Amino acid sequence: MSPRRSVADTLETRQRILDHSLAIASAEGLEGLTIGRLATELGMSKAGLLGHFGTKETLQLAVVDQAAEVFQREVPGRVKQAPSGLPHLRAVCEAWVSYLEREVLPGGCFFTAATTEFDGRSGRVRDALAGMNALWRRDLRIHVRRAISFGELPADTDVDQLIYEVVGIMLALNHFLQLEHDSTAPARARLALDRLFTVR
Amino acid sequence: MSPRRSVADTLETRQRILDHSLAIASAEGLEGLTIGRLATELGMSKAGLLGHFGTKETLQLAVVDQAAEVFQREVPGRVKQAPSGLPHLRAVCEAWVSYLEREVLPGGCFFTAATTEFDGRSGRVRDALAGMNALWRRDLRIHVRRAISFGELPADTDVDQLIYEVVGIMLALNHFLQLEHDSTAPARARLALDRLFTVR
DNA sequence: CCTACCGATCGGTAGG
DNA sequence: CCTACCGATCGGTAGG
Repeated sequence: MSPRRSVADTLETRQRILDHSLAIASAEGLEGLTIGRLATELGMSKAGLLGHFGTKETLQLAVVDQAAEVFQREVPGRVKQAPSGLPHLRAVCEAWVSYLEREVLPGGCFFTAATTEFDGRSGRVRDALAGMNALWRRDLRIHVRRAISFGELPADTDVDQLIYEVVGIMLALNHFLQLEHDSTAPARARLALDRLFTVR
Repeated sequence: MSPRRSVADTLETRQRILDHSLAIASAEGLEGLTIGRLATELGMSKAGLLGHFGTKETLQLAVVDQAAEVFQREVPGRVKQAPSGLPHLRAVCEAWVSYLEREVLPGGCFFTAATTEFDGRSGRVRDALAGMNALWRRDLRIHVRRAISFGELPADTDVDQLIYEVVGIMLALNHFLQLEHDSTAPARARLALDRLFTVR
């Protein structure tokens, strides 16, 4: 009956909704996430569920944030101890490959799926997704620039070109894992990254 | 009143439906393609429209075929005259980049969008999409093998690795064009392909 | 190809 | 958090 318990319960319910939403959205898309289905699978009413978010769009935005938190924890969060420069860049990419290889989320990378789903639309969800993508590219760019300034990558390295190619390798990894269930894909991703970081 | 005219009209109507379906599906996904919306935009009834296909799944399968025809015409169909081996491989990839650059379909590559949308599901649509992807990779593989046998690529070239990287470059091109409207992306794709086909 | 209709489900609200 | 409900839309069918 204490207010503290109620608040904790509310937050816990909200988290339960978000966790399940993220699982559904990763596998079937952010639009395939319907209030009715979500409520049934969580054993609650649509009204009770919507009370936490107001509208479906607000729920979708919260799911985007939740996905970002998971990615942050599983990829950059795992390599904080890696030495600055090229080792850190390599470690981040390896954590990214491992994240996709371990299939942390059903249906692979939530952001790949959601970005492809929303890139032709407009609105707050699309903008939030574009923002997250920009944020991680910015992170990558920082590591690349440090590697250059440490002399670990050539001084004339085209930073954005390198990032373009890293993104391609990750998109291909997701593609071959999800569509082809190709278990050799992680090794191909690692080989391609290695070529990118050493041959240059 | 002649039966010939009726058959021609029927086929023309069917083609009109498919063309518009492909445009919608490219921009908003194969599931976002709804019978009601399609009928309204084409100025016909849902029943009249469904009469051509029977079910939505059959329509979706026909749209996949239509997309394959467009791709076939716009990419491999444009480079039939290119000399066998590495020149042909390069020409196919250039036609592919150009196809995405010219935005032949609204919303970019239909197959990238549809594949990402359906890769977590099961059924005939998913299977058809996987089949098309496999078919084009097979085509690419043939050109790579020829280039190797002609001595235009190193004898120890890892064919599937090369194709993995080409797919990544194309997926990244679609990503940067659609999400970021990044007009430098085609040049990045060409540079990456060039490195792939010469440095090795 | 049409009108007229079906049950199911959508996102969301009123009121408690 | 619930029940009970709203109008709109979904894929699809009957009958012509």
